[in-house]
Amino acid sequence: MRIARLVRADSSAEIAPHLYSVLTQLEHQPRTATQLADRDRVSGPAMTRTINALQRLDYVSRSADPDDGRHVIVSLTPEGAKTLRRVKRNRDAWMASRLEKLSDQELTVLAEAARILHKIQEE
Amino acid sequence: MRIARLVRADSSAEIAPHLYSVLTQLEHQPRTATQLADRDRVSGPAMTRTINALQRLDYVSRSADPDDGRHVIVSLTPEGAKTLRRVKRNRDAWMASRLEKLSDQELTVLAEAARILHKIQEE
DNA sequence: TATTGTTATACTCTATAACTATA
DNA sequence: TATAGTTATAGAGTATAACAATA
Repeated sequence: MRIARLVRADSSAEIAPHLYSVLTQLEHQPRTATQLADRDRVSGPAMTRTINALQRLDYVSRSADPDDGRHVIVSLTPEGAKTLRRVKRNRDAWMASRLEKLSDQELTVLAEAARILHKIQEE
Repeated sequence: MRIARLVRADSSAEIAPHLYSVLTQLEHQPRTATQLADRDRVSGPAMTRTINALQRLDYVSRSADPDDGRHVIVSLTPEGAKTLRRVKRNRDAWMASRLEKLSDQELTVLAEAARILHKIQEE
């Protein structure tokens, strides 16, 4: 948890956590406002505000769903995708600069631990 | 980071993160308002509000510093100490219920990983 | 009628600036 | 003068309730 806090503090300088969270949700496909709200465990109005903020930054765009007029489809813009890649790169760089000081054996332990934690998390 | 998020979401039901953070700072000794603000990287006024909230809950108390009249010394009350122990126990319980399903070898890997991450964090 | 999304309203957190008291 | 803490004010996040549009 301490490591998570350090990485978050480091990358929060660029974009607020709740904005970043939505960008990562949109990385591979567009989603509706309700899908985004549910996955972030946030209310509908809160997600409306967050989407507004991201739209003002030109990181996401809204479009209509041809199959269901009630839906608002939120997609990443090229600018949003670029920002997402940059923030991810910063997080990776933080970790990479520390990992390069470790031995191969220590790296193996961390990789194995990540696998175990992944298993724990899925239960 | 996913694990940290899960544990935090779980225990945030009981007490807000910024309140919990101050309680943990006071676990072993009292601190001044500025010390608390600096360690949480938060402004003075924000910390004043947080201390007010904790005081209303009877989790901390303010007292004067005999050596320096400008200081306000913040200490954990018995009620605050009790709450801190309970929240910690909940966090531990969340993790313990998952760890007990792991093999001895997997537990050893996690312990070793914790040691490595601790080393990374101190740099 | 139920669902999706937005607007209205209120609460809580945050910060900076201004103030009081003490060193 | 500088430091510790509080109060004043404003900005940004959250939630619930009420509403419009669509299914």
